[in-house]
Parts: sequence; C-alpha cells; structure tokens
Amino acid sequence: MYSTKLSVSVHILCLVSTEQPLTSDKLAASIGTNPALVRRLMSRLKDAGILRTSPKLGAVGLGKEPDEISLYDIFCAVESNKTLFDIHIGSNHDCPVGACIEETLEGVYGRIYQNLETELKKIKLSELLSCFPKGK
Amino acid sequence: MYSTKLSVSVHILCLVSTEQPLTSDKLAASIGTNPALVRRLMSRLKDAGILRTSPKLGAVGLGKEPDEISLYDIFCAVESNKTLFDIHIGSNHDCPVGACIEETLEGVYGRIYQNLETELKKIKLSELLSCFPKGK
DNA sequence: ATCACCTGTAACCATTATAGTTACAACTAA
DNA sequence: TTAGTTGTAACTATAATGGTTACAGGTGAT
Repeated sequence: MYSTKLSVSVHILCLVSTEQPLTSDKLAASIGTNPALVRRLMSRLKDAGILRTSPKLGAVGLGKEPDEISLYDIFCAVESNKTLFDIHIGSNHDCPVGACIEETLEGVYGRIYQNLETELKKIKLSELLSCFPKGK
Repeated sequence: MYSTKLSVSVHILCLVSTEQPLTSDKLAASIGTNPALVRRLMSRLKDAGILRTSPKLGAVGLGKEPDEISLYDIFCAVESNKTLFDIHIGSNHDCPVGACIEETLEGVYGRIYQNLETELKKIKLSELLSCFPKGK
C-alpha cells in the first residue's frame, strides 16, 4: 500500500484552489497533521510545477489549471517509490524458475503499473474539486 | 508499494507446478529466503484452495489448474491489506474540504482499485509458467 | 533598509510493517 | 510406530512512514 502522501497532497491542492494564500500552519490544521510535513510536500509539489509558494506568504496558488493536474502528476511529485509490487531478491539462479522469475515478474508488473498510470492520468484535480462547496 | 508476498507466492506456485512434492526447505532454497516464511505463505495458499499441502510430504500440487489461478487469487490469498492508497485521518470537519476529502478520495481510489483488480484477474499462472523451461 | 514571518530542510524519535529466526505441538505417510 | 514436515507462535532486526524540533535563508510589507 502506498503512503498517505498522495492523499495529503490532494488535500493541500484542493484547499489552495479555494483560498490563497495559505500557510503550512493553516493547511496542517485542516489536514490534521503537522506543518513540517505539509511543507515537505509543498516543496515537492512546487518543484513539480503544480503549486506556487512564497516565503512569508505560503502557498499562493496552483501552478497549473485544475484540469491540467492529474493524480498521476501529484503521485509522481510526492511518491518516491514508483513500484507497485516488490520482487524478492536472492533467488537461486541454478533453478529454472529462480533464474527467470525476476524478469518474468518485472514484465507482468510493468504492464499492471502502466495500467495504473493510465488510470491516474485520467483523474484531474478539477474532478475532485467539484466534490466540495466553493469548488473553483 | 505492496510487499514481496505476491512475488514469493508466484515463485512457490511455479516451482510446485514443475515438481512435487516440494518441502518448504527446498522451496526456500530456490527462493532465497527461510522455510518458515515459505510455510506461512503455503498455509495461506492452501486455505485459498490454490495449493495442496501435506505434513510429511510438503507441497503436493496445485489446488486448481494453472489457467484457473489468477494473480488476483494469489494476491487475495496472501496480502492482507487490500487498499492501494492510504488516506490520512484526522481531517478537520469544520473545513469544507476536510469534511469531504475522505469520502471523495475513497470514491476515486475505489475506482482505481477496481481497475487493478481487473488487471490482476486477467493474468493467470499458466501465462507465467510458459516463461520457464519445463512449463506444464 | 529593516524586520517579522514563513519556507525549505535537516536531524531525530516513535510507530508500524516486513522479513528473518527459532521453537515446538500436531499430524501423517511409510 | 516413528521420522519428518506442516502450521503457528514468539521474538528480533530492519526499513519506511509520520511526527517533532530546530534553524538558516529568503521575502513581502513597512
């Protein structure tokens, strides 16, 4: 299972799209976490061009239009691990199965991940914003 | 990211389909892990009807035909956590976004998980077996 | 130009999950 | 009957997540 980074990031971006500027303190209060964690994610989102931030003001707006930001963009910005299923290492290569299991699984998992990627790209921040009052 | 449980389970099932009986010791040697871990997975797979085991002999065969066993079956048998993305708890419900973020994300994540489920069901053990020599 | 304020980031701790290890009761094929 | 294996519990080590504190550096406002 992936961490809450994607969920918290979505929360940040939804809030920012309804009100600016927002400091990490205010964001953390709505999210129910601590400001440092929020700033870590803000920093990643800023690097990805999804969020605009400023010292002294905080988050001052989105970096793109909400229909130009997909869950995949957010996921890539904040989640370091891009693998879906972990593969065990140390298989015995003298065994027919052990010799090929790794590349076999990589192939299959790769297809599954591609599919996940496609699904994440389909979902835009704008779709999520429509679930809240005052949605932009 | 999900654990190696699925990968190791696939490894077990591929080996068992090419040779029986196989003890947890022999399986562990090919996989590169320890026998107790293998037995834990064997036990889950047995409960799911995917693997047949016996005291004194070990794994004595698959519980179904390889084209009747999907990655989803294996995944469900051994992976306890069926969630893909974790959702943060403790959002402030006095905030418009905080009040709805959880159910909004659950809805979206649910759709993505359904898709993953469908993909996993498409891939059968028989497909993986064809990657190895002596594939049944 | 100054300054109050926030970001960005590092360091550290607590908690949880995974995986490794040891041990042993229960069962079964021979 | 018995030797050998499963099934499972208990414990440890390790890694990742999330929480917390601290502070250097930058910036908008006056």
